[in-house]
Amino acid sequence: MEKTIPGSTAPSGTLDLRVWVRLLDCAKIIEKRLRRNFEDQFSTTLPRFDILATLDRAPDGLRMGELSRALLVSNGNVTAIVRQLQEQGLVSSYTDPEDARSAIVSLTPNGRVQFAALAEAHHGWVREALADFPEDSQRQLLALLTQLKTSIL
Amino acid sequence: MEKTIPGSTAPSGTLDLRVWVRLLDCAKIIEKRLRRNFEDQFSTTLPRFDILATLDRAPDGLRMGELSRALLVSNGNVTAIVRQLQEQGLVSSYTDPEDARSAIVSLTPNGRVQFAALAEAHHGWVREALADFPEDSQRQLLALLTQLKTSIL
DNA sequence: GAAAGAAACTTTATGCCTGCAGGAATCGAC
DNA sequence: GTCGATTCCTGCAGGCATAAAGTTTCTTTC
Repeated sequence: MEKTIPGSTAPSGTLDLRVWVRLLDCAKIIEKRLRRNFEDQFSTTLPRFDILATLDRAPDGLRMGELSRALLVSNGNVTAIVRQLQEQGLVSSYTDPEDARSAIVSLTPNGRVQFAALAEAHHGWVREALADFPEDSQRQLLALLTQLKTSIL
Repeated sequence: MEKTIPGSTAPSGTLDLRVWVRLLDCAKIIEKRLRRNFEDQFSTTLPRFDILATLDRAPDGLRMGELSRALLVSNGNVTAIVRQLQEQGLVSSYTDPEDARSAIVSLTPNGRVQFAALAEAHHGWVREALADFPEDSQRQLLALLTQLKTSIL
């Protein structure tokens, strides 16, 4: 399986494997940094922020299923995190009047205020992480990642 | 603030945030697929595979600390996973003769055999995931990700 | 309108991951 | 030597993730 072409400069591995490993490495490095910042500076976590961010874009609230699909996580997972945010008074939920199976979750006014601070800090950390990565490269990378995302559907 | 809901076409957001969100999305999608394949077809997990893969590249074995640094995970985490692999007879460990604080972990012959099968399947899954993403784009993406990784170090 | 089926959500079991506390071994400065 | 600091690893609590099973609530079919 590992044919290494004698004259090639290939460091190791096939192209697709190397792409995947690098992709995962970059994501992990940045994610780890963000997680630590959230913990150190706000005593919260990235998953909680993700939920707040998703709700912030939905003025009328979202059902649990919409949340879990948007965040690419399982249903049961959202249940637990939303409950914590509820206990902190950042989100509220009520039964969907049109379908009693669903609960509709939305940010509380206080949650919206708290989230604004988190979002600003978050953006700063991301900007900082990518500060040494040229804007032009960012544009190319974004285009390629967008292409990749649709190709892996 | 602005992340893009996976399903939506929302263009909003600053460049750096959009790069980060797409990067994370792609990584999560592929990672989730790999995890499920490992579970379904081999009853194992991606972290265990990662450790085996790292050890496979180190004929003389590695210390726990080297493993955790290579994998970007914490020390205590490696301890637990290595113990499981040990119970399955895939890896063995012995005290470093030159430094009794360290344990040196290496693949057993059986571990090497098992890993070969896992690696082949893993490569197949990655190839399949990237099948619709053109080779030329892969090359560009790899170059950009390599540049990104060094810029965020 | 009642039973069968599907859908939305929660619960449970299991596993990874981090940070931190703690024990054992090593290293360094006397 | 020996005391103190550092290094390497393990143990543990807490949080996030999944899959699978269980509840409640529609929806469909007759």
